[in-house]
Amino acid sequence: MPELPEVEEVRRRLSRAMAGVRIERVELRRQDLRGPFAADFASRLAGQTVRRVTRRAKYLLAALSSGDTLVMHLGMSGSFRVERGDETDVPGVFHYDRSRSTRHDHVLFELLNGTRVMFNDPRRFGSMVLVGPDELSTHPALAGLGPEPLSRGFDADALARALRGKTTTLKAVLLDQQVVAGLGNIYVCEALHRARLSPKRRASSMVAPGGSARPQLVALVDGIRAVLRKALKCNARYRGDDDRFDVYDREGRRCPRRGCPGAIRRIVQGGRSTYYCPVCQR
DNA sequence: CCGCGGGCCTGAGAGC
DNA sequence: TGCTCTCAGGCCCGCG
Repeated sequence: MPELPEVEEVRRRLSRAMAGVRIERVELRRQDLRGPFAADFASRLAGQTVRRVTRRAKYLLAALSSGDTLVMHLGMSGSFRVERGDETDVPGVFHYDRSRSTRHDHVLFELLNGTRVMFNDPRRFGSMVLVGPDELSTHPALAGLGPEPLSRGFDADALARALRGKTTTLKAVLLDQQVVAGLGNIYVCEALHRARLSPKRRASSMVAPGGSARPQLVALVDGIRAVLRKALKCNARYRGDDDRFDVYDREGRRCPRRGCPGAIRRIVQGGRSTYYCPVCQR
């Protein structure tokens, strides 16, 4: 499920559960997610206090008292479950809700305050790696990531520099995490619809011959920001509500833009579904 | 260097 | 009911 807004929501929950708390022990119930765990993964985490939980692109970063950072990715189907154990008659001993499916529970964090945090990931596209202080900035997963779309560093000029000379489509460049970090298939579709730009359009066509941003690039930046902000708000309020998208997974429905007579179409680009309105997106 | 297709996994849903 | 097929919100690799 996770693109930037959903990962950010997970970050908040994780932070509430883990920030300032010591990890008592870590249990690997499987030895592999996207790759195998390092042999000392669990032992290096035990006894560390989580300083803070931040996000970069779709990665979650837990900074630890040791100076290490736990870098986590949810892949397509990863999620965390936070269980606060109810204290039993015996002080310090807790029991937990066992009613949920635990089939794909892979990593368990037991915190000193009795809270358990479980990483569950059916498809196992997720990943977890412990990174030392010196390697963090050069770590392949994080090095080369583009600007955060909601930060100052992301504007029409920055985007113009990234798109200049690119022969691919707008859809493809916006999915490229080096161009802008955190968008996925859904929010790229949504942002392009909002900016009234065709996903099939050539990326370089957004840049004027001199290299400056065309006005539509400003609209694209605004569109990206708007759909992300809206999603961040929705996640916090409803969460799990369907119907929150204008075009994604709405093939055949009417274009929601006021006065637009178009219908949403689905095409395949780079092996993935794109949804857009061929009438108002050019 | 770049863009594309395939692979990694499992589960849900559609259609027969 | 049960089989088969397609598709899924991410990322990495190898090929041309």
